[in-house]
Amino acid sequence: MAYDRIIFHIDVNSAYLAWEAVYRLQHGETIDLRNVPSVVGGNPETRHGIVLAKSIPAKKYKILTGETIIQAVMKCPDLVIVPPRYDRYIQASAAMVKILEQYSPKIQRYSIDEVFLDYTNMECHFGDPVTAAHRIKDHIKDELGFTVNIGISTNKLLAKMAGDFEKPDKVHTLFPHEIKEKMWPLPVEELFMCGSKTTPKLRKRGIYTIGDLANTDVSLIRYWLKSHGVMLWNYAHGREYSNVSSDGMPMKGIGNSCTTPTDLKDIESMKLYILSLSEMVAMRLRDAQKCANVLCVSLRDTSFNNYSHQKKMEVATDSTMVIYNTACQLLEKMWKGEAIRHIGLRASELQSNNSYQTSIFYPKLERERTLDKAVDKIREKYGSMAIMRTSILGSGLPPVMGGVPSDEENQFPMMSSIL
DNA sequence: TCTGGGGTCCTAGGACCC
DNA sequence: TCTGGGGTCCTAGGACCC
Repeated sequence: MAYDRIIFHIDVNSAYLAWEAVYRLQHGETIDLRNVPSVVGGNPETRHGIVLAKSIPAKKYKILTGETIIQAVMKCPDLVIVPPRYDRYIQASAAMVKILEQYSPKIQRYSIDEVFLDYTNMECHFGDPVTAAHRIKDHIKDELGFTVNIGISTNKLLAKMAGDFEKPDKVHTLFPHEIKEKMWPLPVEELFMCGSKTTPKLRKRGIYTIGDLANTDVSLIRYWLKSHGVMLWNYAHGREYSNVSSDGMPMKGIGNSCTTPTDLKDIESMKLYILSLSEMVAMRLRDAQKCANVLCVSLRDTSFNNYSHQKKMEVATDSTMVIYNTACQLLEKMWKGEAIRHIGLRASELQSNNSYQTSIFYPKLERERTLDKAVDKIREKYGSMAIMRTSILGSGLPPVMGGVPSDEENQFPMMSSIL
């Protein structure tokens, strides 16, 4: 059958766990984490204790991604727990992308462990789609040591749904003529974008499978679930038309957040976290050559209520101190006195920083800008701990908080076969 | 019992203007 | 004095993804 587009979805099986296993095998470890009950997860003592990825043997104990380490250990007392090392996963992901680029010029990174590849008009090079997918899958396995699932169809939605069929190390198709047979019998919550809030709303109305959804009058769905429902209904019919876009989505916002090891009960300790987060967010903005117009502070209290306050600033900024001061104002306005377990800072409505015209009117800002640049250079050269504000010094907090791997995490040599 | 971090997009209400 | 809509911007919160 001839289709106008052929799309692959490549998905690493148990990504963090597989990458951790491969790294450890290459560095002299004898047991393969993938062959024992194991998880990649955080430390419960610092309240980061959730399962991020699990091995197939761990899955047999009914351990779930996202549940707490404590729950997981109760299900399997011999569970092996390893902490996440994001710097390694970024390298492994990049190595996989490099291989995929040999099979098509049109690829799109969807996440650290998922990639879309447009195989349209590539049959003359690598054969029919199923043959090519097997070749790609085995290429990755032979060269990098981990397995992937590849889903094949005519659009990204169906390719992604196909990739979620039987795992690991499998190739599946979900072409339009296969929707009724392969997709409609699945529970509706397995449809992409049908999450934990929408599923009970559909079930309440007698919609249990993707087929049930597809065969419900779309005007009813629209009435119940608005535009999100209409999108889901279209997905249930396999309709989705976005392109595999190599240049990706433009960055819309930059944010960092932190669950604190102990509850924060006073505004001064919250401001210390805000300072550390401001350093990170502002540094990332400057690195991306962006300025932000909107700043948003978010809090989570000990009952897991989340709330946020945001502010559109008069002038777009990438200055650490402007961001810090604005965030403090937001914090003071919103905090109602309850204990806080999580605090976040996000910058959005980004614009290019190349028209930075405020210096004439704000000479102080220009000095801040020079200082920010100097600090960035020192941190780039000597690491994030090399320079810190006196208020952070002695607080026990890292001077820059968020997704950057710490120097300690970077002390290991690189994965040779992956570079 | 304990519950991460980084994102995108949508909705709804209020303010303000014409 | 009392009454419209429509459009845009801003803010808060929620839903979903990996």
